[in-house]
Amino acid sequence: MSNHLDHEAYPLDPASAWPAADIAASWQRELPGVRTESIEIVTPIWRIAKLLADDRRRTLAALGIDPSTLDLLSVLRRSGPPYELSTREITRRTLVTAGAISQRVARAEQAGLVERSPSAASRRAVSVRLTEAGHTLIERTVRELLEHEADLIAGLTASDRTTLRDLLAKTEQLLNAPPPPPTTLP
Amino acid sequence: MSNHLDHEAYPLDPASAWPAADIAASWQRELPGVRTESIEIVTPIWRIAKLLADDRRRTLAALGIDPSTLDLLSVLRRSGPPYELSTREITRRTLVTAGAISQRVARAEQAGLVERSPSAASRRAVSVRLTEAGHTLIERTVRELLEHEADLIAGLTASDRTTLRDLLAKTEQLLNAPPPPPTTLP
DNA sequence: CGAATTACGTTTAGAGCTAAACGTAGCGCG
DNA sequence: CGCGCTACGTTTAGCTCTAAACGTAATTCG
Repeated sequence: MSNHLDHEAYPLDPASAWPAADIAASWQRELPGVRTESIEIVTPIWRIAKLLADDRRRTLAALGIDPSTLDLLSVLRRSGPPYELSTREITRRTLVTAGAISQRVARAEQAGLVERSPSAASRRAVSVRLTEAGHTLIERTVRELLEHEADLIAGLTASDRTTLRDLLAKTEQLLNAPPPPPTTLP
Repeated sequence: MSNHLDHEAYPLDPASAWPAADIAASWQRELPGVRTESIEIVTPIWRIAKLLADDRRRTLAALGIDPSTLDLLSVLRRSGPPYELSTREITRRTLVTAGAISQRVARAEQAGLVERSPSAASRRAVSVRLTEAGHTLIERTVRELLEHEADLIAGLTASDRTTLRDLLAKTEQLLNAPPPPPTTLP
């Protein structure tokens, strides 16, 4: 049934088999005295981000759209009528560079999901607007995606979710703040 | 000093200016009744992951090493003497594919930081070992990196950190578990 | 033993991103 | 006015990743 001898002593599972706590312990062993407290925050954040990204990619593949296109259409859709924003506006509301947005818009335009036109406000700005096809697609997928992701985290209790939400918000704010001077004050 | 008219009504800051709560509210407005509770978990996780990744890239650039190389050398270093693992072992302890590890090892070997040799145990396996240069480099950088990242999250209270650590561990476990059947039970 | 299966590592093609260079447009100020 | 600065969007080169194909080695089983 399976090739036992090719397996070693630890489980086959991916990184989950090495809890962040073990990594911190390893560094304590190898570099005694080093401050390892960040590991148990940073490592799970990255792992969870990857798990969520992978899951979303799979889910969206089944729905016929890729994550970067969804990201673009979503920003436009949830901005409300007339479902139109400038490239720069989109960049600001997204986690990628202006160049990446330019490419995303070009792809989505190719696929007939958005239209580009010179902005009314300023001649250097470009307005990106959802087409009918784009509107239909995002409508069909976002609802399903949100339901799916709500199920994903349904294993957390309501109180866990609230606490986690607040701590994540606090952490995000902290990291966005100007670099805190840890030892600059006398 | 600054070109006021080029600025619009909202702050210049990146995504942080659109709290996840606002995004959830937008979807509630646009798609009434949809379950948006995942947004305030998923969105900050991705933002924080990106903030941490960007910060790490900057920090490591100053130390003369890139994140993917650090990742490789770290796994080897914290495995303890003789600082040697098979490619497959490294893949298991990392978040990337075997192909990516193969490329990382090739790059690090080029730079003289690791050595590849046929494994003693099995002729198809390949053993990757830290060189002196690799050992020196990782020793010099990890300590500094961990101190820096500990400072980064120092704005959280000890109790916040503990709570966050536990909730992240729980969430990671949850997402790694086999897909929970939300509505399969009658 | 011999065939099929499984594991390991590498290679390749292709995707998507970033950083930087670029061209153009609008504005401020001497 | 006209110079310089800043903003906007696009393009390009280069990087690193993934997914898939591949070649080889070890193992299982008829």
